[in-house]
Amino acid sequence: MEPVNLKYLAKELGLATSTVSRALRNSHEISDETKQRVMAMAKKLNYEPNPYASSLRKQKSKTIGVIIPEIANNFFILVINGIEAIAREKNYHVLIYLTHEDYEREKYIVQHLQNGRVDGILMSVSSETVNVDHLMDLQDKGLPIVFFDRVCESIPTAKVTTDDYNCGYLATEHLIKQGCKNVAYFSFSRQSINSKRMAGYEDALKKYGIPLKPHLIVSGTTNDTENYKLIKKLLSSKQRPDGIFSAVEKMAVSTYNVCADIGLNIPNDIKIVSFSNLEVAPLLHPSLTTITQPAFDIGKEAVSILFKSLEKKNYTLPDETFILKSALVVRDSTKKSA
Amino acid sequence: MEPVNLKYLAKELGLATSTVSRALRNSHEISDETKQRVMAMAKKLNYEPNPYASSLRKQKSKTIGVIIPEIANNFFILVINGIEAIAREKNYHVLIYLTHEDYEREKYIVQHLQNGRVDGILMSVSSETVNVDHLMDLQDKGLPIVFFDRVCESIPTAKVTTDDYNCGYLATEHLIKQGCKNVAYFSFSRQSINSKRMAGYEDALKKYGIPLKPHLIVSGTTNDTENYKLIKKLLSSKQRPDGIFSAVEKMAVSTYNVCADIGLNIPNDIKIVSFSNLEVAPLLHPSLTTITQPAFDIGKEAVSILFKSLEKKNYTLPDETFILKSALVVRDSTKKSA
DNA sequence: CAAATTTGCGGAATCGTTTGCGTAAAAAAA
DNA sequence: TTTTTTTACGCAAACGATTCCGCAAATTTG
Repeated sequence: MEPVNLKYLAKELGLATSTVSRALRNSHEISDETKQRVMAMAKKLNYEPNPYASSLRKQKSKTIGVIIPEIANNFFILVINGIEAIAREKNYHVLIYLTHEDYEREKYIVQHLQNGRVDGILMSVSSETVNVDHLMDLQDKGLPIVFFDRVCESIPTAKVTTDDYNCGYLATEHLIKQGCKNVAYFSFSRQSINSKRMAGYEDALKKYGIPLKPHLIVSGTTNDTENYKLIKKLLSSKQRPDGIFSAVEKMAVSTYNVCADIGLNIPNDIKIVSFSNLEVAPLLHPSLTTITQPAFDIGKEAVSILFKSLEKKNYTLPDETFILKSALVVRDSTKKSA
Repeated sequence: MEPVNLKYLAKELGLATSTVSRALRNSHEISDETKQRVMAMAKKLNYEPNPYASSLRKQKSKTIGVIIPEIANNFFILVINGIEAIAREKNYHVLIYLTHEDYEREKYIVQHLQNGRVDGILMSVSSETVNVDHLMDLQDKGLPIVFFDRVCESIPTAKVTTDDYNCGYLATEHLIKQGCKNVAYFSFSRQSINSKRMAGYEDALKKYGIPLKPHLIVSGTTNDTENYKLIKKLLSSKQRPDGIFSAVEKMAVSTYNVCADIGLNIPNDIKIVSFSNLEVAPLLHPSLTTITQPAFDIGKEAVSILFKSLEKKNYTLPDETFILKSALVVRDSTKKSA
């Protein structure tokens, strides 16, 4: 079976491939009559241009790469939805890569994206990432990249985040105002990524004259079972906190499980507020007080910024951080004890 | 800045591009010594082969396309995770396309994937899809496709589903045994996709001598607000059901919201069981009885079947349905009233 | 030692599209 | 009417990697 490509179309029409190509791209150099003929034939033969030939020739892939730590996470899902909404409008394709919070995997992916497969990258770095040489390489190759949420301060490019410091402060303050004396901080890593949330936490404690207790700072992993154990150990101890500020949704869910299992009542025995985009947060038992990020908008914003770089030539992304506001949504998990 | 491609490598090494190409692919035609030299230089210059040139020449993209209705859905997320796990092992790339349950969008996507961009497709059809001509076209072009969950019976290819009929029966029977007399059925469309779940529902009713009441069959959409209104209307009416079997997670969540708002107690006033992969189902108030699909395994199974077709030549996918078992997990939302 | 084979590599075509350049014919300007 | 410009199209060279041939030199075989 003969493939339907430009050459074949041209032969059928008695034209040169260049003419057919131009006709399909609606070039002004081609007469309307010829355009009509070409379009008709293309439709009749169900012609679809080969994207790889086109990409090779034009040195453009019309594809953006999205690199995220994990996909089983409502925040990232909503971000992807935002990205997809814009990408679809612009007729761009979206390649998704998961690092699984693994630095080596991240390096591998980034390394193999420096070959023109994508025109630009949207990325939230893994919690393990400290060395950023692999990201520097991207910059050097001129591949535009926009970070979101988990950004890399040291790379001079556009970043989209929320007001993490402020939210960390507010969340902690909220717990204190609800009567907590021992507020714990849960997150993945102590790296730069969440450092702002933690800074807000620390400053709120300081403001209210509460000493920071290192044993109340818990760093989890991607492994739910391990997190469960870590949290269980803390909440079973004598020095257990009476309030938890979780910078990651996963840890809050694990905390709910632990509390159910060891018989701690939320919010009477312990209160909790978490960064989360869980849709069913209001339906949990008890409903979860959250810091909710505008995830969909973060995705749209990040990809829109990236498109500026893709559409204008000789435009380099500004080394600037765009901040969208998150919201503290108070629910029952931080209700004052009776 | 000169691009690092085969030609450049060849020039640096004083070899022909063909030799360099072969050396990098570890061809037996090249001496070990030359291979070493080439590899070393490639590493030194950080050479990355251009995927589009390679794809064009080899007529292979090492990419699979995943077409799903939506991504904000725990089931599809887990499926994607399963797909990614295998794709990563095989060094394949994953392009994700969302139909948003829109038939026209689905047609558009499928149409534009017939050009070699992907080597194979994994797909769960939109709830709107009735005409399957666009999928037939794929078959004709020889592009392998594997359906999962929402399958297209009429297309002769491999399909991966769960035991939908059986689960529909079990869920309905469970509600009846818990004391329900008026069991409603919630889903998206009445199309083939969920027809098996509904068939199980109908047969269970019949078995227990309960007449089927059309007003208890509710077809929702992707619009949560509309679903909320639909459900609210039903649950506020005189003829409201005392049990709900929801074939889609979204509708169950909306039902929880409705019940909270109009003051219906689950499970005393109304019981509910839903197809769902919600991780926090046990933490809801009350905890939700679910039919949980082995989503991750469905993804792995579907992509594994697809790979058989990608790796063996002249192998056409069997017109066969692979069935994985779902599990009914009983929780409080269907607890017998006191 | 001559003939046959293997080894190791280079030349050039190829995948399908795009695009710079060239050029007849038609149209406009002189 | 002649000259200039515009219109509409064809030719061929890219883009970068792969692979079919071809061919010396090295090796093995008879």
